[in-house]
Amino acid sequence: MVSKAVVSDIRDRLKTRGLRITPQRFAVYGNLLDRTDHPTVDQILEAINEELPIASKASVYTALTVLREVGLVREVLLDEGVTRYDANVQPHHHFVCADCGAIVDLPWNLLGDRLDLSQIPPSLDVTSYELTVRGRCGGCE
Amino acid sequence: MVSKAVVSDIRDRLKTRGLRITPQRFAVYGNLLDRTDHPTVDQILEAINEELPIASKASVYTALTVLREVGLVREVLLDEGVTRYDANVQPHHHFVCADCGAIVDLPWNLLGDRLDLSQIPPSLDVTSYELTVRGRCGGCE
DNA sequence: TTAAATGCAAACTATTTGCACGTAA
DNA sequence: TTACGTGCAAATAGTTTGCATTTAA
Repeated sequence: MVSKAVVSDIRDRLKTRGLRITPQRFAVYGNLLDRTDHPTVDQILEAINEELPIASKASVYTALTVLREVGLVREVLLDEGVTRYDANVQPHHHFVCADCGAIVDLPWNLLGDRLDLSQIPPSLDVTSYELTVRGRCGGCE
Repeated sequence: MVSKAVVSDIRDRLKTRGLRITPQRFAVYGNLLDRTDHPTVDQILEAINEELPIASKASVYTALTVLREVGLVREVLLDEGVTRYDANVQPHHHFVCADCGAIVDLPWNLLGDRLDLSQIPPSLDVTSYELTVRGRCGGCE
């Protein structure tokens, strides 16, 4: 695992942001970089403890909190009462399968320049926006 | 209260969908129709019990569940770990204030049908989509 | 060496559920 | 009359927190 970004790359990203490189943080961030399925805390915990127990649930929570604070990770809240995490911090949209709950990243240019911001009340100061597309994924038809 | 939709109108909507008209259901749906701020369960509870206690929290939960099942109400999940409710079931987008958490409905034609679906993988069967716009609202600048 | 991070368990918050009682139709 | 709804309290699920112990730098 941890194939997408090299070990030293992950270490650099953490260090650059003033974070200590602990095995737990490394495992959490490495795992997130390695997958695109927007896992929950439990899924991350299961993945990184698969071979040998390395982190507690509380540590995964705090690692994710800190990673989010420094901008390496973002939360994805869709439906259900679970928070999902994503190491893709570039702007993008999401597709959510109504059946299995799978989440798929969609390209940012899906929207292009089609947004007509003039229709938003001027009293609202817009800083970002993103699309949530719902439907059924390939495996659920 | 319950000014937007007339009392008999609310009764009809509930009856049409096979729902018994209980004071609790009536109050919950009437309150939701009367506001556009996407309240939480606690806010609805507080509002309908303001003058005289009429419903328990559990009843508000079950009323909302049933109202959602028959399509009179929808859930709005943004951030924070709270579910908000909306009696506006027409397609529309949302603005969320990053400071105070206020939610404002945005018109559907902000985006309309101008989504470039060709960029979505054909294996994904799209049934709906909506935009979440973030920023700062008038009161929070 | 030491400030920062971990692990555990307890605390919290939001929501769901089981069941006896009440009530709309 | 009776199937459906309510209220309460207990149960769950997700997340946060306090604190003693460990550890990265």
